[in-house]
Amino acid sequence: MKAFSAYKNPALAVDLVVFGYHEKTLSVLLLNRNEEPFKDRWTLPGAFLQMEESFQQLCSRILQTKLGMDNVYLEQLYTFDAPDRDPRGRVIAVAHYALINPKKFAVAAGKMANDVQWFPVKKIPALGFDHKEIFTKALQRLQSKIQYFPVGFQLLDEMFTMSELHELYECILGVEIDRRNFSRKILDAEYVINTGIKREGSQNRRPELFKFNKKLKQNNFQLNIS
Amino acid sequence: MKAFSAYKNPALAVDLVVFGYHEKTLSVLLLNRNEEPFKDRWTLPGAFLQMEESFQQLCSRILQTKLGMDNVYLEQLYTFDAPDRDPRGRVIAVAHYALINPKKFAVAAGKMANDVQWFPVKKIPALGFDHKEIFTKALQRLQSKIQYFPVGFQLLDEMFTMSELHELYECILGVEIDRRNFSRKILDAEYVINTGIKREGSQNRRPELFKFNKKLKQNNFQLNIS
DNA sequence: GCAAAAGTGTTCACACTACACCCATGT
DNA sequence: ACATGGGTGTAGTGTGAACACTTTTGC
Repeated sequence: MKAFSAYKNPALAVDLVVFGYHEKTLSVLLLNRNEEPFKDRWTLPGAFLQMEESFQQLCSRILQTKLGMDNVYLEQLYTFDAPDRDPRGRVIAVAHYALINPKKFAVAAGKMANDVQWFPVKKIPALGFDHKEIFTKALQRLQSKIQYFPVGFQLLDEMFTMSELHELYECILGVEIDRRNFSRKILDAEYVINTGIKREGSQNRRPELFKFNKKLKQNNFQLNIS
Repeated sequence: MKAFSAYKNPALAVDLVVFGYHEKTLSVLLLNRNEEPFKDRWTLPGAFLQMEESFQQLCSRILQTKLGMDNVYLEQLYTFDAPDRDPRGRVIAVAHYALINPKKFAVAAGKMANDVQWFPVKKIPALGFDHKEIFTKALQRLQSKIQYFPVGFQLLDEMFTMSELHELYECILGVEIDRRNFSRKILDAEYVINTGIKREGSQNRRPELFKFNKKLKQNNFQLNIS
C-alpha cells in the first residue's frame, strides 16, 4: 500500500464567501491582501487545508482566526479547479459560503482594521484570483436556495418582525414582493413561530416578533420568483 | 514565493457516478476492485488528479480508459472530505456525475468484463469507501435537477417518442406522472422539437419522434413532484 | 372488430395575485 | 386628526390536476 502523500498533489484550499445582513443591505466580507500575489487587492478569506483537517474544521479556523466568528451557518458551494487560478501553482479551492449576523460579532470589530471590510453585494470591487466567479456563484446559490429552503434566518436576530424578514427576502432576491402574500406564505409553511411578544420603541403600531421554527417537519415553502 | 507542492497535501481524486438508461431502468456503472482496500467490492470509477489536469480532463480520462466512453454530460456534484474515507490515507474526492446512453457505447462492451457492470439504482450492492453516500447524493441531485432543467435527454437516443421521455421521468423520479399533462408541460416549455418523422415498426399507432431543443431560450419548465 | 398505444380536449378546483380595509401608535 | 407602518381579509384569475374521447395500427 503506497503512501499518497509521497506523491506531489495539488494544494487544497477553502475560500469563504461570508454573507452578512445589516441595515437592509446584504454584504460580503473581504480581506485586503498584504502579500503577493494580488497584494493590496481585495479577496475572499481562505486558507490551506491541513492533512488531518475536515472542511468544517478549516472553515471554523478561518472564521475564528481571521474574523473572530464562530458557530455560523455553512454550506459547501463548489470546487474550483482551473489550473491557472493561482499564479503560485496548482491550488484547488473548495468554496463554501457562510451566513452570519454581523451584530453578533461586533466584538471582533477591533480586529476589523482596514484589511477586513464588509462590502455590499451591489458594490463589490475587483477581486484577486477567481474570487469574483466564486462570489457570483455563492450569491446565485443563496438566491435560489432561499426560495425553497429556510436559509436566511441566520442573517437575522433570534427574534425578528415579519417586515424584517420580508425586507431580507426582497434584498437578497432584488425584487419587490407583496408584503401580505409573503406573510401568508411564510406563515402557511410554518417557517416561523409567533412569540407573542411585541417589539417596543417603534413609532407606530408594535409589530409581533417571530422566531425561526426549528422543528419544521416538511418544507412546503416555494416562492416562485421570475 | 513558496512552492506549494513541496508541502504535504491530501491526495485529490475524482469519483464518477455514471448513469445510464436502458430498457426502462436507470442504472449506474460500478467497478469491481481487484486490489486492496475493498478488494472484490463494487465501487464507483475514479482516479487521482494529476498536477496539471482539470477535473474535466480527469473525468474524460476515467471515462475513456476505464469505460471506453467519451463526450458525455458531466456535472460536478460535491466534494467529500471525511478524513477517514480512504483507509490508505487522506484522500479528498470531488464527485461528479455523468449521463450517458448505454447504447452508444455498446462497442466498448468488450471491455465490460465481470469487473465493470451496470446496476439498476434500485439494486445497488454494498459499496466500498463512502461510495454509497456519493451515489445517493448523485441520485438526489439528478432527481431534483430534472424537475426544472433539461437534463435527461442525454440518456435517450437523438430522437425519441414522448412516451419514452415520459417513462424516463417516471423512472428517475419513481412516481407516476399523468401522460397527457406531462406531454403538455414538455411541449409548452419548448423542451423538444417535433421532427415530423414517425417511428415505424410499432404494433400500434406510429408515435411522433422528437428531438431535444438545443436553442432553448429561457427555461419555463417546472414539474412540481410531491 | 378488437386491443393497445398515441394524440387531443375539457372541466374543475385550488393556489396565487392583486388588491382594500382596519388597527395601533406618536406627533 | 393625521401619518405611518402593521395585521387581516377577499375577489378574481389562471394554472395544473384529473379525467374522456378519438385516432391509428396489427391481428
